[in-house]
Amino acid sequence: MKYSTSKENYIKAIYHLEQEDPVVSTNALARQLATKPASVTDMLKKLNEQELIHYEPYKGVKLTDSGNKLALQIIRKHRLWEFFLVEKLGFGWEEVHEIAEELEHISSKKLIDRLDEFLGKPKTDPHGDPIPDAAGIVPKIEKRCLLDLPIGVSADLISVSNQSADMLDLLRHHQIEIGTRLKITNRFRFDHSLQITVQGGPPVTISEQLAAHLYVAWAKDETD
Amino acid sequence: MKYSTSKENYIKAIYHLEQEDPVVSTNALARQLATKPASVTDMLKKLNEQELIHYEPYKGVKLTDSGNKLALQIIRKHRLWEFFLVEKLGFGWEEVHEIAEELEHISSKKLIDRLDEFLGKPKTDPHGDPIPDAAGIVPKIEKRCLLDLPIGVSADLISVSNQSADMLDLLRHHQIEIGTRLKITNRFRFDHSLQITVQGGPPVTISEQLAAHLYVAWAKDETD
DNA sequence: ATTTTTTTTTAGATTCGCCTAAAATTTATC
DNA sequence: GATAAATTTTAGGCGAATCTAAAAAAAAAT
Ligand SMILES: [Mn+2]
Ligand SMILES: [Mn+2]
Ligand SMILES: [Mn+2]
Ligand SMILES: [Mn+2]
Repeated sequence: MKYSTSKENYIKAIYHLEQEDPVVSTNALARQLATKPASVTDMLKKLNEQELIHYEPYKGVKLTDSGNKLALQIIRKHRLWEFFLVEKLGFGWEEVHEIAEELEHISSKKLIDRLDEFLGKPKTDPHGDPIPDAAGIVPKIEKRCLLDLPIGVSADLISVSNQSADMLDLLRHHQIEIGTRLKITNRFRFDHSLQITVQGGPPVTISEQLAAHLYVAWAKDETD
Repeated sequence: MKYSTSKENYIKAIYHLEQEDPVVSTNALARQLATKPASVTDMLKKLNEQELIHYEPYKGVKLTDSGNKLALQIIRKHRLWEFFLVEKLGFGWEEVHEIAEELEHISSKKLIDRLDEFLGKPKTDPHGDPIPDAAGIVPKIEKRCLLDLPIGVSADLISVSNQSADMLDLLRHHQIEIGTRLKITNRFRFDHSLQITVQGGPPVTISEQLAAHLYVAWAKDETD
């Protein structure tokens, strides 16, 4: 059960795309992996051979159970390494994705379980995404998009669904990070922008695009 | 300046073989890398193109300055990761080589410098081998083979030149590890075996083969 | 100085992951 | 329902890294 870096990247990409749409298209994969559709088709045939995916020409692709298991192992490694890089080595959360993209392919199972232990078995990575455990179980994290937060209700930032340097730069400008308490004080119909308070500070305005990538947790009956 | 894992493994192997013999043969490389001489010749041509080595057909191979620099960077990564695995994750020193063989190819320079910092800038890896610094300077470690230690002189084990599980198993059986104090109490002409004391304990006998792989440090004038 | 042996290189193939260009199929539009 | 557009697959090829078998060169032995 040892797969190439390339195959592992395909499996992980299919896993992520399945979250949006349960059947993944060749083009979507090509876009995600920055490769060409023809190359994707080639690879899908091989992954199908190895029973990591269900694939029929023109019909799109789905992970098999073993494909899913593999995807979760890779994601576990990715997120644990990201946590290590931020918590132990002091990297910024926008720098770690690229490095973890390499580290996630280190094969030793023992390594990753020891690392997990060393890090104190964290539940989420620096971007707030859940870390699957050794058995591949993903901790369920209750979160809703900031866009859906009612006015006047306080909530904590749990995760961000975009990790580009530009996006994280903007967050840093607003002094928002994972764990920061947010409250919507006003909504503007025209552009759907939001006025919010950050950590109880003065109100600031953020765009709908930004808010769409912020996920928060709040108790439903909690008023403040 | 980004090279494939395979090329990096060749460069590192050439570096190590150069320590024995300044001009490295195709066969020696094939043996070291567990590959075929024909494959080595192919690769030597490419490394020569990229000016990592000096290579002329039938004349053997040597690293260029940039090849040497690259080798030291890879060795630095390898040994820092080994240190991390033993000191932070609690691996045994016989388990780490294989994992480090993968980790040494992770490309981020910033990662390795942060790791170095995090580990407290160690001077040697778990096998006692020196760790090159960020500039590629290898700390000089004074050591001599245990075979050359005079009878009755105490010395500390500094490094081992063989890291096979079998060898480390034997060392563990004798309760010898890096830092252990050894003293030769007798030499036997017949098979060149040695009688030694370990950490001042009762005398035990070790073979010439084992002793040849043990390197110790002792002050020349130190009698005990 | 030949001959034999060993080492090294060349020739030709294979697998992997990728590409472009063209063909096939599906989906959308009139 | 025919036609146009988009998606997907096939065909053919390429570079990297490997291999086996054969040829060439160097080293060792007689
Ligand atoms: Mn990756
Ligand atoms: Mn992440
Ligand atoms: Mn390696
Ligand atoms: Mn080592």
